[in-house]
Amino acid sequence: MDSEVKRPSGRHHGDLRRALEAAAMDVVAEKGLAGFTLAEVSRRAGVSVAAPYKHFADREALLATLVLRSYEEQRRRYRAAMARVADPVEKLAAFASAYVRFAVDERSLFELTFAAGLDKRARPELAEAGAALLGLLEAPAHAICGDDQRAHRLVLAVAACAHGHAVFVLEGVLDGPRDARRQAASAARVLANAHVAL
Amino acid sequence: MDSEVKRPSGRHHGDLRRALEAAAMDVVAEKGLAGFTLAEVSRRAGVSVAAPYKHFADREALLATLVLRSYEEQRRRYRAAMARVADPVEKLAAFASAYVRFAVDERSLFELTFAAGLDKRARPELAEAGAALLGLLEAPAHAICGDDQRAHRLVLAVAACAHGHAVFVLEGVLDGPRDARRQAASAARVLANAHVAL
DNA sequence: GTCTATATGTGGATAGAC
DNA sequence: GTCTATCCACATATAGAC
Repeated sequence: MDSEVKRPSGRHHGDLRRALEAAAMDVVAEKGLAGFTLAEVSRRAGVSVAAPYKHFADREALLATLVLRSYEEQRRRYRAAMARVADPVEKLAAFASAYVRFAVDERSLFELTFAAGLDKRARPELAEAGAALLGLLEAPAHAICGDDQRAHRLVLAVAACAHGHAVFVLEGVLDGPRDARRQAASAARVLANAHVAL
Repeated sequence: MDSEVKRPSGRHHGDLRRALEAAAMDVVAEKGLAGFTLAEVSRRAGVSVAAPYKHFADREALLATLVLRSYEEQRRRYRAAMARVADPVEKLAAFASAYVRFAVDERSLFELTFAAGLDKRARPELAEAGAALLGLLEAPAHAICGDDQRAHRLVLAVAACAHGHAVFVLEGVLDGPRDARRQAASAARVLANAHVAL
């Protein structure tokens, strides 16, 4: 609590690593991916530009943990949204709706996931976190389809469709966030009900 | 033809503007949006860094014309793909397939459209070009739906779904480009056939 | 662990010569 | 219309002091 008062020599308190992550999140949220620089993050955290290098190998390393945080947060939200309904088809629809909502509410965090340009083969933890998102859809899809391969196709179709709707809202192609969520959910239901044709 | 030989004083021939656009396309194709700088483009075109400013107000102005070119090229391709089939539902499916194909074949040009971060309200010609793409889908959608509002919802759903599939291939979530195209087309057919539920 | 200072690189943009 | 020269801002990253 009083860690801000005393400055032994260096200026920071116990957990600069976390403070940097938080500052980085703020920067990305405010200025987007392009505005994310270690220099800016350092300024926000109130430390010198050299300090981060004791906690992260380089700019990319910090960026990668941000992406991971975004995946975790998304998973948490989609999981919660899906838990509110019982029917498998409605779970998929709830996912689609929540997906669009996240994109709108946490735009930069959402874009980070796709635009960060990190090599996922070189960072298996990211690939895994991404796969975990789709994993949420497997159970309902399987309940709908029965067949494994068909279920997987349904998962991908629903997720892709949700993603498209999310991007279109952000681009201004789709009008209101509210309508966009409804339409994404409708599309998910349609795909689920016609899974045989996928 | 011999314009490269004589150098009156300045180094370039008749149409530096076009040469800059072409060079910029190459840069974006090779190094993506992040690699697009006026300095690099100038190097490619073989002129000094000051030269482009006689033809484009600034970096953004050149970028905007690239985005416009991307839209035009996309429109050309989708139009051609749709023209090859007669059935309205199949036209939508052909669009979805061509959309994914473009994303894969011309990745940087595709990403440019969405990631350039240009304000479309400030650049109406871009908004118009984007709308023209969706415009390709209006006629088939109307043939399927009859009702205007429903047709528009179908257009958006098909386009969003195609976009999602395109992004997922680029991300490596969907496996092969070939399967991805097929699945995008299938999803489009499903949405079209169930337009009543959208 | 954090700082200060610095090396190095890069890009955007303009002024003025030709 | 193009060049050369230059300014300015800014970022990444490291070395060495404390």
